[in-house]
Amino acid sequence: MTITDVESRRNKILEFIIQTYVETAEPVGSHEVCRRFHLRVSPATVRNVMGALEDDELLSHPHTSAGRIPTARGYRYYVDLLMTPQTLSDAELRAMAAFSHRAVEDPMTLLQEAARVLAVLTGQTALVLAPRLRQCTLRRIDLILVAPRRVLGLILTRDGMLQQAYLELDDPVEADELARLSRFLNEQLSGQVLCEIETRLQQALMDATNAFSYLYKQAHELWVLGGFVETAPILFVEGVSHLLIQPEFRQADQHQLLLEALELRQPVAALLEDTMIKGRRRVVIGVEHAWPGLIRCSVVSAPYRIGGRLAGAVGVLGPTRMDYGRVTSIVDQTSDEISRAMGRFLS
Amino acid sequence: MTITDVESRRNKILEFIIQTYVETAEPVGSHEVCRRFHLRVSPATVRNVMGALEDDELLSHPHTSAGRIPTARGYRYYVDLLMTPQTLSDAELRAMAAFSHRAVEDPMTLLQEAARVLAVLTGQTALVLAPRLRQCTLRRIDLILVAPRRVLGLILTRDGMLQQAYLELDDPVEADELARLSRFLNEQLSGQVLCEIETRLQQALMDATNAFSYLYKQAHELWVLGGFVETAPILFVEGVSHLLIQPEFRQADQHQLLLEALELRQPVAALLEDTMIKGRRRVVIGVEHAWPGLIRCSVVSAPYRIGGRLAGAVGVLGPTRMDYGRVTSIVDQTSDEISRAMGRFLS
DNA sequence: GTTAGCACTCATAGTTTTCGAGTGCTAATA
DNA sequence: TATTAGCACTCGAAAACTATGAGTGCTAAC
Repeated sequence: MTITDVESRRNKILEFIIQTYVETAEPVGSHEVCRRFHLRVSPATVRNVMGALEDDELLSHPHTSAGRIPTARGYRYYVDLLMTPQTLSDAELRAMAAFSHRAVEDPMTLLQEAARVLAVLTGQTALVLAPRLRQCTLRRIDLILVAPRRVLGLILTRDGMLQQAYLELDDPVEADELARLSRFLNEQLSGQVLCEIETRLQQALMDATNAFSYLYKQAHELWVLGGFVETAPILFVEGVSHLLIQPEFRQADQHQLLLEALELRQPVAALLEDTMIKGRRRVVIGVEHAWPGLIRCSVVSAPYRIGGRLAGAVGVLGPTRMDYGRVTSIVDQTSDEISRAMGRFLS
Repeated sequence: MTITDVESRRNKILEFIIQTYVETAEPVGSHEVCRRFHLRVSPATVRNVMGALEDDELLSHPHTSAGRIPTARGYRYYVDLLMTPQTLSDAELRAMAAFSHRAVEDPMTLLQEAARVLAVLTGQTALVLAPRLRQCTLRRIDLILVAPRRVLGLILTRDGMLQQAYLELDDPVEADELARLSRFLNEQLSGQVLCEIETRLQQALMDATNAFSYLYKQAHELWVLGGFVETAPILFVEGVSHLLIQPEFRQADQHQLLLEALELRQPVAALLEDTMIKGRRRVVIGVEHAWPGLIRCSVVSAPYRIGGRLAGAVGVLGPTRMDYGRVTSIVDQTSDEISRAMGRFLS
């Protein structure tokens, strides 16, 4: 038997153990491999292979008299080298396409709906990170006089994000002065990326001739007051109940840290933002997580685009014992679907 | 000993049992009542009283050799007749006042922040129902031409709620035609309650002279297309992790139904909306809930007002074994704080 | 290189035992 | 009549113990 044959059998056995464990959540023994997997070898041979896989830290032993379970390293190997994304059924594809038709009204509802569908289809917890406002391009800004010294600022971005902020002014302002300022802001700022606007205004203020410097000063003050750039990330989380009934989360003490990570939002949002920046689908497995509450979990995440720009990310959070092949396909598909659907709000 | 004395001792003992059980989550025995509660009677006497309370179904027996625990009826009696709302410490009051100062930018962030503070202060799950859009009064409507046949409709209400909808038109529309329509809509509709607008437009369309009927027709079509009235309730939920570490939710199978109720949102939103309509704080205990997933829980909820109008509600969800005195005070206080803070966005 | 055979391990489930907190009842007491 | 001490009784929880058997690693034979 050649080296490649041995290698190939080793991989097949690893793959089968992972698939069986994903299905049953029970350690997999050598007998079971032989019984359900029609490889023409005996349990003893399988045991030898398993021993080798354990030496390579791809499998582990809960205790002497139990079968094997995959290690994080084992899942990593499987995801990177063995797994084939599962082809999705027509019904599933249709379910995914449907959310974008249902929720036509606005981008946020669409993203939330996407998260719902993703949670149902995977049976896991779905995550969707909305586009960060600060990276969006300004389309239009409205200033509405609410009271003599109170202004409502409305920001609309090219990709349809909407943000409001109430501004408390030191001095009263006239309606037409505000209208002038509003026109000025729109002329100067529309088409610019939100997080660059402050420095641009500051720069412009310094460069400006006297005639304009007052307007720039006002504009800069208003902009800073609005704090449009410091908004917290918006993260939709759906299907947490699915996660907690998994056998690995039976003990309630496991829940605490995990739910905290989801409630704080920051840990998960940071993960998805990383995926967005990397610009490609990725799988983070167990101990690879930066946040301690997530070490028993894996996250499959992929970025989505709006008009070609990397805008946000979508993900699935589940136990490390997860059907990566299936989840990967669904996440990819959802990401495409969101990219397509969000284009509708673009202008 | 007069009847009132007996009655009063009975109430005191019930009150003490409930308070102790809330604290320890363990059935309370007659000895413990005597030891920690300096009533000058013997355990035997307390046992007699406990027997009577059990006959009245205010207490129950998990098994023969255990102490007593309150029934839902017992909690109800306690909440209605015995409980005194707890006075809050200065630090707590300050924490509550703080959220409204921190989150000045917009109403939604404020409500979410309120939920966070409420979750931390009570150590339970906090709920905040945002004002239902359909009951808000229109302040301003903007129509923005995004593409020849696509319009972005922006709705701003008197109490600062913002809603967007992308409208797909059958025929292309000119920018100035849209501007005219927008002016018309603002003139006709601002100051009206959103859910009444459709019928008003329909009525106006029928009454209108020919000169106006075209505008009304367009307005009506646009309004229906936007679907501003059919938006789902917005519910902020914070602190779910607190709930699941309670001893009564140790078994993971209890979680499932409960989390589902929170994820569906509708069951909880309906509860809070009821509270809003009733217009006063109320406590719903265990089996009194309409939704089966909530029968092991209680909800203390209170409405809040914006400019005097009942607008939404705030609540705390916890196990029936909950410190009602404390939670009640905090919910009342939060409701006041929200009422005050939301006024800031009013115009 | 593969496999049958076998002794060994050890978590799980089931059983039994013990323990003690708490009760309800009865009879004595104030 | 209300209260209380005394006491037998109950029954869940925890501990101790005992199979059971799935699964292993090793060795020797094929």
